[in-house]
Amino acid sequence: MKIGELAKRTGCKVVTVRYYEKEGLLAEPDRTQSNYRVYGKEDLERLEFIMHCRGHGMRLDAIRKLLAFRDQPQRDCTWVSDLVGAHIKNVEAQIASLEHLKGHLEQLRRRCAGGHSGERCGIMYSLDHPETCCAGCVRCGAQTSSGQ
Amino acid sequence: MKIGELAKRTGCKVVTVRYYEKEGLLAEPDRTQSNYRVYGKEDLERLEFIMHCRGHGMRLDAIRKLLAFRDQPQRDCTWVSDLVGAHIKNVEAQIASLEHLKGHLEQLRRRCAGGHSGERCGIMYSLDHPETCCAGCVRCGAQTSSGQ
DNA sequence: TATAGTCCCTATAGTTACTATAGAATAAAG
DNA sequence: CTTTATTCTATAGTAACTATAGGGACTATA
Repeated sequence: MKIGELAKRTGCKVVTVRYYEKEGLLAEPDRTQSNYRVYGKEDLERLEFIMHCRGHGMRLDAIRKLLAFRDQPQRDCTWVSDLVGAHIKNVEAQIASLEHLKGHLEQLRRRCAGGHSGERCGIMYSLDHPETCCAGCVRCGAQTSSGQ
Repeated sequence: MKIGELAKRTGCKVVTVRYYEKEGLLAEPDRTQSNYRVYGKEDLERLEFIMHCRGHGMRLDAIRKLLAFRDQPQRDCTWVSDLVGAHIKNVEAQIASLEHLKGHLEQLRRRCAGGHSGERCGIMYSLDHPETCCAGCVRCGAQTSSGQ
């Protein structure tokens, strides 16, 4: 199959397939006479594996390691479990950070629903005076920043 | 004050201050004879405003607009409230996505605690066979990807 | 057979919000 | 006076793509 079909079947974009090839996640495939990439079942499954990992929010360098392990699976798999565990911790930290952030944002929104000039906008006032907002927050003392 | 003190007082890095200047969030300050940047109270407050917004996970282009509004606050502030509201929605979506992801990752981790070869690793098997994992998930049918 | 539309190719630059590096000048401390 | 810290500019790197430019190849229709 050609790159367009591979892409459609995996839900990956064509440009992304080529990007993964450049990054060494996919091998360089055979080409037709007219220099078109040609893929087989193996490639399809490998890309599905990659997409599945990406769907789990894994980074390309982690996926690279998993692919290497997939190619040489006789080794001990303990690190795989560790990798997933570390990733879960990471995700949990992100969630906690975003929850915290959400609390602040809701507090902020409550300060003004719009409808008047900037001088009287409670949101603008609050943004301009962190002490009325974040300074009173224990968590913010240590680390305010988060998501995005 | 010079850039180092400004940075220390706001919790911003020196390089980031210069970056914000290049991005037009901070005005180009006066310079000493030896070409060092010199900042005043206004600059400090402006950078605090920026840091506070960043602490709320806002993007620089949103902060740019807020700063423009801060400089011309006679306009109607309704869009400020809208911006915060949209941002909250955004954060909520991120949280939902990460929660979902976390569920999958925990399911995945349960499939193997390590200690054997890759051929028998339940995690590797699951990653290789999305139908044993994500295909059965309603949410994943529409959109698996998320976080990071 | 001409042409219009779709697919494919390469190479390069842009995205976000910084971070890191190199090389040089100035200032502060001992 | 020397060492160390701070500042300066300019450029490149980060993650994972996305967009653009400019061109070749295949298919269907007129």
